Amino acid sequence: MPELPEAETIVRGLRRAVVGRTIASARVIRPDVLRQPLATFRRNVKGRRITSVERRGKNVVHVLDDGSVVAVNLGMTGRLLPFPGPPKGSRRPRHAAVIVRFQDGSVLVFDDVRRFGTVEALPGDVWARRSDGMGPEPLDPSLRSPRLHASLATSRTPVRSWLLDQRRIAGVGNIYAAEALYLAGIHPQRPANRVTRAEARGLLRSLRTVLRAAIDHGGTTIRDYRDAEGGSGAYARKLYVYGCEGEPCRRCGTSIRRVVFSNRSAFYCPSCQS
DNA sequence: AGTGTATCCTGCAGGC
DNA sequence: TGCCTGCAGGATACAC
Repeated sequence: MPELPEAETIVRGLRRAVVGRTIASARVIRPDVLRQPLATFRRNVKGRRITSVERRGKNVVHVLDDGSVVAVNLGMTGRLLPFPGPPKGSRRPRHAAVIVRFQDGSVLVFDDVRRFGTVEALPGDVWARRSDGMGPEPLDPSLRSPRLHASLATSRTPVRSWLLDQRRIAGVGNIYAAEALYLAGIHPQRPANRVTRAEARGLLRSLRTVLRAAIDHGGTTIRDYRDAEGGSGAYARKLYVYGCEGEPCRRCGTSIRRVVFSNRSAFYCPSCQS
């Protein structure tokens, strides 16, 4: 999916398009993306005005005028595409799952080829509890490395798996986990509790460097990701290890390796990362 | 309790 | 051309 930088890019693009608009109706073409009954979703959104769009981890959160939210998790292939009017012909998204029509005639489409994404309309307090169950935001300055180190110390799971667990830290996915671990010199299969205090500091710094740079470039497009304007992210060219199996490490020239665990590929430099 | 695996779904690239 | 396999940015139910 869209990881944190892609979700952030989407949120920034969406704000211009949807904040201040009032929802006239919602058409649900693929009810399986809803994590709640269809009737509940429609009742919760109808007639509500969007007051802001925020990001929490990889989630895009539309805040409505009654304090409730529409939370969208983009899964692997989800997109949020605004249109000035009903999209016609070749502009029509091919895998529209939910179509929201606003009172001014503009439209927001949640499009998702694989339908791993989810959409739900929730009372504010329910969302707040959900958010409380997620780990800290890596870019939040109030997160300091001693806290990260203490949290890593509670688990023997491979540090790449640890980073992907949204309950431990929010917004990190497979690409940026690979990139940050490379910059920090930590092997993706190292048990989390064997990351030293100094390495935890480096890892947090690396995460922030990578995530900020990716946001600056509008995210990473491998194949599916598109921003709210339908554009692709330019960060793909900057990747050090993700998807780079067999290519020379930029630091030492050693061939980048791929290893599969937890059903996901991990990419690393065998000499720079231990 | 904590961890790894299988699964949801579709599309695409590469091998033969 | 076409069929087959493997792979994909995520999250979670389940078995150990």
